[in-house]
Amino acid sequence: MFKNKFVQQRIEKVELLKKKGYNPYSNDSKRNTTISKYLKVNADVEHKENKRDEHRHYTVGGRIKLLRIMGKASFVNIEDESGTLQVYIARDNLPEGFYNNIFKKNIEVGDIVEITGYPFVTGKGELSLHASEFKLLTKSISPLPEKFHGITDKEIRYRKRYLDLIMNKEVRNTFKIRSRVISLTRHFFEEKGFLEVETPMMHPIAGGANAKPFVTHHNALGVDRYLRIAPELYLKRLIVGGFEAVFEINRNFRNEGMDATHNPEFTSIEFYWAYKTYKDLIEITKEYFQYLFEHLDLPTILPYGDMEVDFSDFKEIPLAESLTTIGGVPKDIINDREKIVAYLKEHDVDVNEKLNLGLLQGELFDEFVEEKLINPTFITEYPVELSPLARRSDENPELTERFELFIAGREIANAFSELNDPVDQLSRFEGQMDAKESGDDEAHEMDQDFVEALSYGMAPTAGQGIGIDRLVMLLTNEHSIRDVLLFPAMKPLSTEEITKD
RNA sequence: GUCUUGUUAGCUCAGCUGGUAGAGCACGUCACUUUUAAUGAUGUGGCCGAUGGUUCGAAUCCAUCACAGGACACCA
Repeated sequence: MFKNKFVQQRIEKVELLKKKGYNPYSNDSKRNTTISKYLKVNADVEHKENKRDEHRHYTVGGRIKLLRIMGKASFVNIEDESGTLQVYIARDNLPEGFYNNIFKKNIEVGDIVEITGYPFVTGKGELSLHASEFKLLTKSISPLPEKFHGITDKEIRYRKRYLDLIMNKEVRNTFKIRSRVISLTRHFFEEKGFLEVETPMMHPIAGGANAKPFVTHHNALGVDRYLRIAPELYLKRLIVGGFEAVFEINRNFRNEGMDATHNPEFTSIEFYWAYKTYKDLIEITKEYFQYLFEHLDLPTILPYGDMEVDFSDFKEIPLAESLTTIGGVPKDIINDREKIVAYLKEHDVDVNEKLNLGLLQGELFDEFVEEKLINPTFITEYPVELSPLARRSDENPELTERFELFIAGREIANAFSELNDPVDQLSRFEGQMDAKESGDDEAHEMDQDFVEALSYGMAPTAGQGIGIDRLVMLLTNEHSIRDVLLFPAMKPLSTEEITKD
């Protein structure tokens, strides 16, 4: 640690400052304004005589991002969370000896400083601060990355996110938007009368989705626990208990592959709404998007990569219909297992021939339709085999009252009228057990306690999950989930590399 | 998990078919009181991701490993 020669050099400066009786980690900040406020409040200075106002005094703080020393005067650009400010520092405006002995010798890019002075506009027309006091608050002993190119190495950016945030303004902005999205989501549902709840993250049975869980062990109880793959079954127990509108915004954990759209822990909102159906969910989803766009002040047409997504154009189409009209699959094969298998093989798709009709239709959808759904599209009427927790359609019991929302070729939300028939739910779980035995290791787990909860009666309810990470990707035009997660999952470095570091 | 590309100074990157390791920024020293990626001069800085192999000679060719990016597979 701290072997690097540049770090050594800076540590020496710290020692030197201490010897001179100057605290390099001072704790008595007198900051009385932020940079953006300073710039706003003093915008009128350029109309004043000599373009300055020596009667005003401000103390700002921030990190030095650029430093230009020109003999007896210098320009320093400092940055706080709100913005960047240029500061003019002249030898003769500071206490005797400070400029030459402290400032020029011991202050560097990366240091966090505090400066008091008055506003003025430079010859080149930039509103700046004319320093009369200068204080080092925190010495930075590791040098910052290059001032112009910043830091581009993705590995360093993810492993040392703080450096990424220091150097890349757009990154800070992305995470501000993420925070806004979560806050707005919370407000939207609260305003609709939903109650925010917290359900367990450690489950005795990993239920509510098809996914491999992380396993951990509870010592006191002597039992294994699973990090939750979805909160669904607990939220529905709350509906049984009499809460009529609940939501939870939190992490789910899935022990599966990682790629541009999958991180082992990810954030979703799930909400459940009693006395409503999936049709109501379509309406509230449209409203939710409208609310987000309004409050984030986004245009209704957003670029995403080389696509353009029109968020004023929500479409609704049943899955079977989408196979033919969007996927171009011949109409006469979509209800025939053998013909689907043949068709998939014809198109070089590896297919498990044992799959039932519903699952095969799902294959067709994944292969030929999904990526073509650019503008927001609700795909409805999923086969019952694909939806073990969804209510059957009254008109056609082979279908469920369900939709998935696709945007920019990607699934953003999943929703359905909830299955509340306990006997049907039990037999669906049993069906999943069979699927598990015949090799589908991601089939749902049996949850008898949940079935028992349903047996007391759950009001007709509609529920929905929205992937927050993917939603933020969409809104910020980011194409890797790692770019919307502050600390994405990374493999640990070897101990050798860590000690070297 | 498979394929593929990458890993060279604190950072951003050159380094071709093997022949003593380069630039810019940063840092040190000097000059400079309105610059803004300041400028000019000058200097320091490297186990070329790790380990083996081929070769008189390897940053460069080969193999294995580690980590990362991308694609695919898996995955609501």
